[in-house]
Amino acid sequence: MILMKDLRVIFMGTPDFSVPVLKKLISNCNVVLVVTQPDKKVGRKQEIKFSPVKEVAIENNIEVYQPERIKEEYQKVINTPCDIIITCAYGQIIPKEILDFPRLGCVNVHASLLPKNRGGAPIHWAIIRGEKRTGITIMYMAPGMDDGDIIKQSGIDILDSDNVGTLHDKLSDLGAKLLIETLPSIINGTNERISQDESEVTFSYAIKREQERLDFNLNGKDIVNRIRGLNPWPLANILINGEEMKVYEASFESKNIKEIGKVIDVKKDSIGITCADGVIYLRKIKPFGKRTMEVKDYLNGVKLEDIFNWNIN
RNA sequence: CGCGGGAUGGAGCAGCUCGGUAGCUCGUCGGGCUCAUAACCCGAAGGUCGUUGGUUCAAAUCCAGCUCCCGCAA
Repeated sequence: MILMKDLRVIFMGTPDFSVPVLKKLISNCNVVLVVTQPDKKVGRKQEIKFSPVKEVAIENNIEVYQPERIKEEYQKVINTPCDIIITCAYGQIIPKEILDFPRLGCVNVHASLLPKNRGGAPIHWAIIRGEKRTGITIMYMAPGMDDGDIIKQSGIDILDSDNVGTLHDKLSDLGAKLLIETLPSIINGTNERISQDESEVTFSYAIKREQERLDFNLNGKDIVNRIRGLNPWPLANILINGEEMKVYEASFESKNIKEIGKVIDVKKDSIGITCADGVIYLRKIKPFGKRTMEVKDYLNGVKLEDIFNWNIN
């Protein structure tokens, strides 16, 4: 058995969520290689942007590998001696050749209590679906989508005040902490290994563009959850007179309503739109071509009658 | 050169087409009313109109360049 600090780790991850996990690994183990998604051209100027994980790797002088398709370009990985591969939100399906490579296996940090919310957007969907609890799963990787055996789990409550941003940060830190706590048992082989209950499986695939448009035919509670579950990224939106408006925050009041998807109430700091079982009050928005602003501020610059004449979606 | 929106007191906007005293809704400060107020009334402060240059008697407004912010597409 080897000490944790001597453990040779290949880390595979990409976004901000993976960063705390990588940082913990760097300070506790010997990270020999970081695999992350290729640099992307981003924005209006086609600027090259490194993944957050790559930034951290560079700061720590760790070699970075960025294959376009890991499914075919896995040779580099299996030619790098290591004891274990840790993955966390890497962004590509990892081929069997890699899964079979490390002595201690491939271990994934997933942002849900599996078998719930398998897939790429578990935090978003946990909130959108109004789930009350979620967490982190440390698991062995298998060829399927997040269907490997569970090593360790840790749950947290989803608060009404949570959105994707706050929950993301909590889970990201929890994931890093739980992984480091679990690692010793994986090294010495005393960890648990529990197969997933297939009857309990739910999926949380990446958010599609059309799923960002708010549907006022839904119940108010679901609409508010949808807004929370898309904030701060990629953000819910509605179409106002043909122009897209992002919605950051809204609240709901149960009421009897006649017609759905109409502005029926404008208060000092909110705009009320009817939905299936009441009124959704928009509180923080980003009008087309403008900055993000409180509805209170938005109302200072528009005519009331124009709001009531909104043609929505 | 991918497409488009924007920059005007602390905030959100109008004014620009047809150059000629800087406007609206708020906020702030002071005063008043009120049992009280986030409500109402009166008053005040606060802007070289993103930047550089050009046209003009005169530019927020017209012309050219530049900077920054934002959405889409990637």
